[in-house]
Amino acid sequence: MGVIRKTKSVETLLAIFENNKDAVSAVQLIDLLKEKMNKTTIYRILERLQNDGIVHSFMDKDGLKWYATCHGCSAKQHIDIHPHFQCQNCGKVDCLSVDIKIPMIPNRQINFSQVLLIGKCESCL
Amino acid sequence: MGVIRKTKSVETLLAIFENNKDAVSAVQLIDLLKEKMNKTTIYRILERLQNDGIVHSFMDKDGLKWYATCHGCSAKQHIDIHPHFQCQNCGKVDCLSVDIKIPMIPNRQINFSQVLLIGKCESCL
DNA sequence: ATTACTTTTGCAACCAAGTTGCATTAAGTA
DNA sequence: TACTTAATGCAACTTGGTTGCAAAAGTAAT
Repeated sequence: MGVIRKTKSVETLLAIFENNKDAVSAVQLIDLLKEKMNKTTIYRILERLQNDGIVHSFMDKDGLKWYATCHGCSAKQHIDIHPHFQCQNCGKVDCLSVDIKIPMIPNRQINFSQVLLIGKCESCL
Repeated sequence: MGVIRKTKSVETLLAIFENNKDAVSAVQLIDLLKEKMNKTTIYRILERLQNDGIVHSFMDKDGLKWYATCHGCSAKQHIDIHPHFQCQNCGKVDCLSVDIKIPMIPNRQINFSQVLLIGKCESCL
């Protein structure tokens, strides 16, 4: 497990997550930062941030990867599990701070869950 | 909206879904049927079956597309919404017949949801 | 059956997201 | 300053899925 060095690229990405309550997709980041860093670098930094409990990732309705800031997570474990919402009109995704009850499933061990609610956001209604 | 013709390829796919309670991924189908039909054909038939309410599709934890038989759906609407379970060890996915309560979210219109529970299946425990 | 019409299929080429290998560069440390 | 190791850029690659188009196969009427 490599140590995370505070490189310019890492700072740049951290700044984006700090100023952003919504989730951000890898594709958006690659486009946003295409002048500043390579897409490989972006993917690799995101992976490190995730391993360190700083961000979490999830898949959207189209199978694209999104990232958002974690709250209360660490390298040891991700405890900040919550549903995400995606607007089927504009594609925007955000984290929802509601609690979803995951039922017990017989004969299976549930470790975590991905809940994606799909609909229309406020500005697309 | 084209009529679905009962071609050999369609029959083959329908037979697979009939004999299969679990979900099947597009990749699995392509591999399974690689001697019998083209992958383009598989994707197109799956799309038609979905439009007709015969199967439903969803994304797994890695962003791959999975399909499973619908119950009580039609071309008009998909009412068979339920969570799915994926084993993080063997990758198998199945449909769960439990009801998950989706909370009201202020200022948003929720149209449907994708719930994926991730853990270990019976044979991988 | 034959014809005419429309859907379906195969193929090849393509696209986009994400990954890998490797040489180079930049952090952290003594 | 020099050393060690992590981080980066680049190009090439992998993979899941899509598109355009000509050829083949369903379907229904004659």
